[in-house]
Amino acid sequence: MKKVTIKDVAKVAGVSYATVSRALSGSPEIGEETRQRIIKLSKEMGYTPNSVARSLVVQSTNIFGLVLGRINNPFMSEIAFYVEKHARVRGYNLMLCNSGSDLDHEEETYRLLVGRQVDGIIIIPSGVHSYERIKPYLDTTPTIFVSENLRDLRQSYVTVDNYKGTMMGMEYLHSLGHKKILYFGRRMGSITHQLRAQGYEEACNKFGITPAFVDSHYTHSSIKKGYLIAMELFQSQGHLGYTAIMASTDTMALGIIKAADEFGMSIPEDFSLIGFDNINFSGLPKINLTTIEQPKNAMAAVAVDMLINKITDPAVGYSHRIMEPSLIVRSSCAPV
Amino acid sequence: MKKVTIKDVAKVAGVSYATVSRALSGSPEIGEETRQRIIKLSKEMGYTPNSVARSLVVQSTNIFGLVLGRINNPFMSEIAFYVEKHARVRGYNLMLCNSGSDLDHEEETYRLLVGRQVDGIIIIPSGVHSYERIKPYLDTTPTIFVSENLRDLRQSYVTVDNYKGTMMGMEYLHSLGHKKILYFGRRMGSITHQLRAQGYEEACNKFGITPAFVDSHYTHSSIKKGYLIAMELFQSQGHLGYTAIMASTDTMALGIIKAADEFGMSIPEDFSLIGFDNINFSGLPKINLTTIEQPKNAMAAVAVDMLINKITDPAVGYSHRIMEPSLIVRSSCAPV
DNA sequence: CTGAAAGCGCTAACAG
DNA sequence: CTGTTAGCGCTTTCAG
Repeated sequence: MKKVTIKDVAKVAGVSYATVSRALSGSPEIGEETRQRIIKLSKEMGYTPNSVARSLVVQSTNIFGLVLGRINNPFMSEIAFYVEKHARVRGYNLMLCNSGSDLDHEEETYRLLVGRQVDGIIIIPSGVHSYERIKPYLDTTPTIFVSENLRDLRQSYVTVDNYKGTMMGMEYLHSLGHKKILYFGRRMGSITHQLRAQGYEEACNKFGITPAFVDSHYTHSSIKKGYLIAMELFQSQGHLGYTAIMASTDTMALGIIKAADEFGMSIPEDFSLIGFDNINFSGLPKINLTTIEQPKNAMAAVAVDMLINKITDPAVGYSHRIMEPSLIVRSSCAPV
Repeated sequence: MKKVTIKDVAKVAGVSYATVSRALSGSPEIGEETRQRIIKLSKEMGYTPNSVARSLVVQSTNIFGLVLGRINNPFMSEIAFYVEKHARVRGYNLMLCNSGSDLDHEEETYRLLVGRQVDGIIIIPSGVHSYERIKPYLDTTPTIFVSENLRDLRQSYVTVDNYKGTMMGMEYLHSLGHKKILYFGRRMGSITHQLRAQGYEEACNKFGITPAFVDSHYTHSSIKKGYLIAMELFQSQGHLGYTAIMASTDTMALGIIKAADEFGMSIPEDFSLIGFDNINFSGLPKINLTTIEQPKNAMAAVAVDMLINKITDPAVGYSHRIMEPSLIVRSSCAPV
């Protein structure tokens, strides 16, 4: 597994290895003929630049760290896909780390990434407390938070208007005549999730609806968690005292659908359901989940942009970008 | 963004920086008191080891490259999740690259990774031709192929027994009395897919069924592609002349479900459907896709194992590991 | 047990 | 236009 280095090609080219470096890096201070000769030669010799050596001297790796809960969560994997896409065209590669939505794990992972000298980090934090844990390293590596709303924290983040999102959902439900609406899967450890709950609550006030919550004590969403919580809910009541459910995420909603199915309840006949995120699978037939869309591609683009700005100009300050959600009407909601 | 180096802590500790290195790396040849003092100090000073510098001297990065089609494809994101998990406990981080199932892109990506000096690469190749493209770099970086069956190629790979998989599906369909079964989404550029088609064909011979194929000219599977092809199929015929469809992947099957839905056909009433992969969403209620499971976690574990073996002992040779598929019976199939 | 020094592969002044 | 040289931050002989 011996690799050919710049010195090797310098030797056979009969030039100093600085010359080879110049030829390959496209430096202007070199003769065209020598350049061509060296480029050709290095190709023949199978030379591949060693970017770790390069990184050491230029003090930049052109790598972004991406830390998120779990890459197999559809929301996260879509964000990851777009982040990779945008990062790549800007010349950056991605180091992927799953935090498992666990604070210790997340912190360790983060530290690892700064040790690896990544030029910047994009993180979908597991919750509010992520910030406190990561704080010590924050001035060592430019970081952009995605999805979690950090309120007025002096850190750059991009998120969707979660409050408005659930508000939109509620308006839609209200327009359909619903008066008994349950918020499903409220999570305390995340401001994003609190905002979703608040949007719901505010809408309740506005429409004279009594707010009702089913909380999730898990640190992340998944079909399974949603299913578990929904089963408990359905079992405890015997019947559902609501005409509609607003779920905190699409995956949770998928879990609800599964539980409802087992209980022989149909959607939207027995109750209307609305999700949040608009993951790919929500658009499946039979599922057809009405939901609030987060502009994932745009969010990823913004995050990459912000990060690169921060890297090129560390004095750029911070910015908060709250993107516009939109209602995707499918067929999981019906008039009462 | 100034980072504290080993020299900085050496200076304030009043020792040579070699000593600091020893203290931190857990070398035995150092006094316990000095070690503790230095560890404490380096913590206080907020020292983080620079792993790119370390990599340069130890000639190893502890990074694996992971190249796959698209991380937002559920099959791939699950593999990625497990690969990350297993790699991490072994001390490796992951560099994630989407190839977009495009050969040029894939090759470029691959070269990039070897330039980054990753210790090894795990690749879900976009097809048979991936090998030829990657070949030149193969003896430079240990590589494991995942999912694609490379037959008797002298390269390590782990895949599922695709032939047996579709065979199992066919046996099941046959036991249900089906005699007119269509294979949907055959792809020529991939041996894995050819094997699936062969398993189907062989089963047809065995059961006296006339094989029929609908080919996919796309380089990858997705709900959308499946939907497009299915729409074309349904439209052209007016009616489906088969009692069952065997889809090449679950995402393709999902596309079929969508198209069927639009055409007012129900599954399994109008035709039975069986997928391949067993992605998460196939288990959703309403979807309930009967499918062939690939043991994704185990495959990832094996891939990581193989790779580490190859890294620690380059003379280890190569190995082919063909995992056992299993039939997951849900409710998309019914007796004729 | 600890320090000095070489060097990993490359870039970037600085000379010429 | 090209060569020489000094590091980037760290590990690892080799002395002491």
